[in-house]
Amino acid sequence: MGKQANPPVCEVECVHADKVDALRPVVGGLNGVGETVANLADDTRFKVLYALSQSELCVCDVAAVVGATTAAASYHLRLLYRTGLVDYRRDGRLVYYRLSEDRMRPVLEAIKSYVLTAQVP
Amino acid sequence: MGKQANPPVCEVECVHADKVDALRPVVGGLNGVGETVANLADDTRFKVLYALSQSELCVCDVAAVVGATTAAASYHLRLLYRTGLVDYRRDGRLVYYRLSEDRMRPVLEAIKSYVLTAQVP
DNA sequence: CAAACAGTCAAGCGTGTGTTTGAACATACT
DNA sequence: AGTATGTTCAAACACACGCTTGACTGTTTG
Repeated sequence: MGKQANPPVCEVECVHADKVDALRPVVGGLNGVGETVANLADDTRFKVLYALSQSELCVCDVAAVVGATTAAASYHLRLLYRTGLVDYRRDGRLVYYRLSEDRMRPVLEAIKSYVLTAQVP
Repeated sequence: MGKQANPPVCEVECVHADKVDALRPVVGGLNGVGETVANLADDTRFKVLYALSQSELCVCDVAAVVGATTAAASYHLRLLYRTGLVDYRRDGRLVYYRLSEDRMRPVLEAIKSYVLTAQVP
């Protein structure tokens, strides 16, 4: 029960305790944010999701829009479906996917705006 | 000059040519979005960046806020610096980091809002 | 000068990920 | 029934990532 040899982090809170104390609860509420953002952290998958935010599309269309094979498109669509971001319906041979979480739209738009804003020196 | 055996994707455009043609240029403008979003696609790194969007902090503070070792915090800070999202200044023994791209703020806020909005059934 | 401290660097590890390929499944057409 | 088409699945590969560990820089203090 003595003192530990090497506390892994800076003693409890480090240099500016006030700032740290103020930020810790806010930042602590962000648990899981990485997993959420990871759903968008791939060129193909972001494009797929953005396309679906504009229009309902079948797998074949998605593949054509983002420039991927249907297998690759299907892979990403399944991933997005499992995380609840898209939903689908079957119509004959075709499977139509659509964005299922409207809450995601502002995020997609914010990221799109950021990317399209060229940082010309 | 004959027909190719296996066109990798659905013939040119697939089922709904109108939708595909409308979306392709828009989606095409999103090249590189995955790389951009990947900078935020990790719990620790997003928290670091968000914390810095609220306040200038030294590495030690960052580590304390996000609950990581200083080595891990330093690793993420260096990554963010290399992509131009943060900048730093040295003051004695301490190194202070800050958000360098204000354009990123709306993105951070949109993602934070998304994560904090619980989807209670 | 030497010890203490904030931060960084480099190597190594465990792990996860996007794509391809080829086969399987489901539905529609003849 | 049999073939064609749209979609999905599973295995395999190549690659990248986040963290730890321990040594190293640079700055301050005794």
